[in-house]
Amino acid sequence: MFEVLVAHILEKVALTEEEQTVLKSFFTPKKLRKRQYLVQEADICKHLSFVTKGLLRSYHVDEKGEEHISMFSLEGWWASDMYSFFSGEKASFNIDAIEETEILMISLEGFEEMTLRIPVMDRYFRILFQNSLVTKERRLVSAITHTAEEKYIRLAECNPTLIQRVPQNLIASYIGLAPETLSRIKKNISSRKSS
Amino acid sequence: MFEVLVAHILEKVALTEEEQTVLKSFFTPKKLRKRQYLVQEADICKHLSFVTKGLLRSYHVDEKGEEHISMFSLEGWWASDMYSFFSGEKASFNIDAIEETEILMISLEGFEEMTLRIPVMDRYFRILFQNSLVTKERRLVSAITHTAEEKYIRLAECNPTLIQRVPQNLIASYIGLAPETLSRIKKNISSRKSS
DNA sequence: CATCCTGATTGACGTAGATCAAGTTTATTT
DNA sequence: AAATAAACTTGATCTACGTCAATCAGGATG
Repeated sequence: MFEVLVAHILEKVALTEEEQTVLKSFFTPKKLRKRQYLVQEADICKHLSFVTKGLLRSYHVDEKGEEHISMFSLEGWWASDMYSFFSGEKASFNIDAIEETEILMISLEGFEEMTLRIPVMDRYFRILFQNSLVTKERRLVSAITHTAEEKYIRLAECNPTLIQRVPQNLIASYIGLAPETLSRIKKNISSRKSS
Repeated sequence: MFEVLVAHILEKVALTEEEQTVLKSFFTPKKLRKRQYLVQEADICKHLSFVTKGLLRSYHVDEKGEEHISMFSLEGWWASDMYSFFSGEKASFNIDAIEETEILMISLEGFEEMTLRIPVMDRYFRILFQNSLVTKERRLVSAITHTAEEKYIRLAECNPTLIQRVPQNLIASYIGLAPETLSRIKKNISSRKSS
């Protein structure tokens, strides 16, 4: 489990053997079965979690009770309601497992102590957040400028794994479409291909 | 100029007097007049810029030639095509000045040297990016879940300064609406108020 | 003072995608 | 293997918002 985490961090910054050991000490492993919640809206999100295996979804429920998925976290990604985690306020997202999932969790106190004891971790997270920001920016542009079909095609190109592993209705929710619409879009695409 | 920058950083991390001096040495000031470009699509975005005065917009032009504003940068905010800046690839955003604007610019080499010489700057940017990520996440949720009217109302509540300083058609572009639609929405809102 | 130019408003009309509803297929659970 | 639930498809209809086009108001600019 821990190797996945360490390997992921080593891609961005260097850590001594000792730092690696210290780092690991801040994390606790946890297993989630399918459909199990990691964070529930209105709880406080006490942990930042690194996915070593499986797949999580973060989603928000609007006033009408509709779910809107804001992100998927595959192996090698982090998951958390960042606002809740860093501020200590109530979470506005739910996070649950789409597949059987294994994670490594760190608490806020742990996080803070970790960045003090291993300062390059600030750099690691600076780079991580910086990259996420670029990705999120792209999604925002896509959400506003592209048609439903374009959004789906882009996602399928950039993230083929997701399309394979995630049920179609969740993909629809992720790109902001009604499931029926996505179904029709896929039909169109494939009928166009075969002609 | 520099005081605005230093003050802004000191809100998040501590800097010694010496570090402050070193920090300043990495930045060069620049003035932009109204409508002047800071970054043009297809150029490489060579700088990360901190706005000390004025107002910038970052926008993306789609295949049909439509502009989509992705962010405004007021005093105290940063502006850049982050992807282009950090990767050295061509920019996909344009950035220009809505008002007369003064900025402080740092190059990528400067940025890298700065984080090595003043390691807490990694922490500063970690926190900055972390907060931006939360904000961007919120916008994404809003873009997908809210109606046109809700989007406008939220923006007006969270960011009244923007509404005052930015022409309405640019606000429309920012929330992903046709200018006509925003005009009608405002009319509805005010007619409802007066009834 | 006249003329641009940029931005805002209003109306008529079109369309992408949502919603509702029914039926079918595919997974889980027992 | 039966039972139940979740996921996907298809059709009919509705609506929020976009598009096009004309008009209007207020600053700049000559």
